Amino acid sequence: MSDGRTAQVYSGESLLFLTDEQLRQGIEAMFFAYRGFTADPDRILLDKGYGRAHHRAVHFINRAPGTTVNNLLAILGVTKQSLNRVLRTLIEDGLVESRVGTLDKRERHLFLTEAGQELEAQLSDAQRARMRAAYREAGPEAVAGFRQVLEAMMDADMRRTFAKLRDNGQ
Amino acid sequence: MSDGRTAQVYSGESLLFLTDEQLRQGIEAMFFAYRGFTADPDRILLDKGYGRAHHRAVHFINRAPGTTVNNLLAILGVTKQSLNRVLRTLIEDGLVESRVGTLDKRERHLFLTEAGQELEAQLSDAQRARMRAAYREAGPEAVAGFRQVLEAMMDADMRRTFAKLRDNGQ
DNA sequence: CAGCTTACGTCAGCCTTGTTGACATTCCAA
DNA sequence: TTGGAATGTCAACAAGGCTGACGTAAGCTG
Repeated sequence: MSDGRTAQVYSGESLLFLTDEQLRQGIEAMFFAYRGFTADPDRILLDKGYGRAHHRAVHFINRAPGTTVNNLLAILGVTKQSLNRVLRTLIEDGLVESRVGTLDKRERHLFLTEAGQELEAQLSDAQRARMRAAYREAGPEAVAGFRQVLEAMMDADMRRTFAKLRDNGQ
Repeated sequence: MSDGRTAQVYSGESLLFLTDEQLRQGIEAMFFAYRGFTADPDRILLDKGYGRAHHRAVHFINRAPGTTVNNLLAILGVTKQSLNRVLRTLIEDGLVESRVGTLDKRERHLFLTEAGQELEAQLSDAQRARMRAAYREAGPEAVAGFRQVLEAMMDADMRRTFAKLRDNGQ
């Protein structure tokens, strides 16, 4: 595959020639953009003694309040031991509340406390601010394309998870 | 900022209303897409006993053969100790060659050996295949937008680095 | 009811990859 | 010749992944 330097792709009305060089630029763009994407929350987390793993947990608990540990596990794609370590500190620090399920008492339902919601808002605001600036700079058509390519880059099961969260939110 | 649920943004010809919900969907799309983005190389690296850090080093050495350690440091944004550990194993394993500089003998210039180029090609092929599929699915206009938003998401210094690599390549 | 499965937590240990700090070497340049 | 820059290396540590094993409580099923 690395022998063929270009791939011809028909899409919509126009022919798209994708050279390895163009694809590599896309790859590098993802790499650098992801750094920017995480930079602002990372700074905030650092002086609170948390890491990216805490951010992810807080984000998705906020996104789907009352979610179970198992569900969160599936979304984050890590082991329960990994998640538990993070979750334990968040609960100890009073940012997350874990309630035993009423229907199924084996399950723990996770909620952000007020303090947890505050942290989430702080992280979220920073990340959204960068996102908003990027969206503004690139323009509405670019944003639509951005979303399309990202979704097409996901594995099938991630796409389902993403869609579920999206439809859940609105 | 988290009180205001929408931000009005004028861009080009049309008004773009960016709700927090829309921005959050973009954030989650980045999260899930990045997982997909790294999944294929990660699998290949795993059974060779390497990690993502090795991939990054190999990628950028291939991209700019003869680059110095300091230059690579700037691109990757890690400490020299971190990079050195990775570089050492790659050199020991005969994937990377480190040549003392002729002009400035303090500098080490890094090159991929044949074996290094083979690994790079393998990783690159996998990552490009996913990229190509995503580009094809989303279409050419989407790709342009994708690239624009990603670039707008980078920090200023990353944008310079990215542009330099891009212009270097072509 | 007995027994299997599920959900969750936890302990122990390992790996990668990031960090800081300290120090040696080499070598260019003022 | 001396200071500073580029590089490498040692040590120690932390976050956050992982596996494996085990325990408990609860639900399900024959």
